[in-house]
Amino acid sequence: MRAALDLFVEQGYEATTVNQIAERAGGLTKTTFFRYFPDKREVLFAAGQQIHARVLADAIAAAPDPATPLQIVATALDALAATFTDERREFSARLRDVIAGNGELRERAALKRAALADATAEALRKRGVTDPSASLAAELGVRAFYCAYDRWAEPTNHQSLAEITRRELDELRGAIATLS
Amino acid sequence: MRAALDLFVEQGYEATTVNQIAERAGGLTKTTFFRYFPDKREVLFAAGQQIHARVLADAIAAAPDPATPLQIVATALDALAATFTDERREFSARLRDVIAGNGELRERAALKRAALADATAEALRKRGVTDPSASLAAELGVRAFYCAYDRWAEPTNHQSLAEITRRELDELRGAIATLS
DNA sequence: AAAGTGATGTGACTTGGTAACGTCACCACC
DNA sequence: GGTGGTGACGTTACCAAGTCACATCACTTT
Repeated sequence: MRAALDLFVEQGYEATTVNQIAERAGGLTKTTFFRYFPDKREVLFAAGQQIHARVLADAIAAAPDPATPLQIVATALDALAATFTDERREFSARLRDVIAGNGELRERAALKRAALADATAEALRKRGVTDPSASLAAELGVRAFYCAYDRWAEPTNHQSLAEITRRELDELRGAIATLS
Repeated sequence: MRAALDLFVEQGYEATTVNQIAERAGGLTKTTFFRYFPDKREVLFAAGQQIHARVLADAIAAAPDPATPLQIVATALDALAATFTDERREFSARLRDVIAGNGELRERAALKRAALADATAEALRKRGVTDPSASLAAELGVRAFYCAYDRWAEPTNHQSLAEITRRELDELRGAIATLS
């Protein structure tokens, strides 16, 4: 994944061939690449996304018992944000820029985001939150996290991802009241 | 698009080649197909999605003036749902099944859904709704519409899409109160 | 020593997708 | 009634993503 990201930054995503990625990742070949990643886009997502879903699901399962859906989601987001240490900031920024610069990658990102929201909603349902509320709370949480992630990756920003996420979720909570 | 959908139903999406689609659509060739659609997936989406965004945006711009964001979204969804006449039901069901049966197509659908929500939020912003609320109201509306669309496509269902959408949006509105 | 196992390479193949160039019909205008 | 433009389409060739069958090589197990 590091080899791929480096090449994408240097030459762009489309201009980089799978053979080049495999070659830079220790003199390997296309075939080996596809043994580890189902397609070219996935090399940028495989590292994180299933793990993120597990972190959220575990935290939701372990959240204290008498809590509103948004409180559960807030503690889960805390756990997820804590896995993004400050050393990963610059890496995350490059990843975000590469994804933003290519349609195929944005498409994959949209799918991953939806999958993360689905997994979160499922974890909430397992805790007894009924379905319109579960999906909604999950969607709000994932939205807050992605907004926070974008701002965290900005080099001018020097707060922790957990802080930004909490603030973002609070802002969404406030916006809910203005809707109807 | 009709030729493509028929073939996808008959043989599956992956087993159908672009040349076959072009051939069935009046003895054409691959080249001509790609003059009309940027890629193979898009043949199932190009017909609707930009039009839906325009319908929503126009309806939002024309909504009565003193209204809450969710009221504006509700009238826009009415306008959108009205474009789905009952004759399109069976067609929509087949389309939905084909999309649900293939990963690439689900991915594209996720992108289209996000794009529709973005366009809706943008239209709300043009009406002066500020940003966390605009994105949120748009997301809620699009979610309600997609849920309604799925239920409307079921052959056992005999209500209009507009009715189902209104009910779905009301349900979401109610779920909001249970979140925090 | 034989047999199995896992990671990798090789070569051939299909198909999505792009580009350059050619053809044909139609339409307008002198 | 030529002349030239325009738009839709085909042909050919090409590249890269992705798949598959088969081979290799190291390392381990028995």
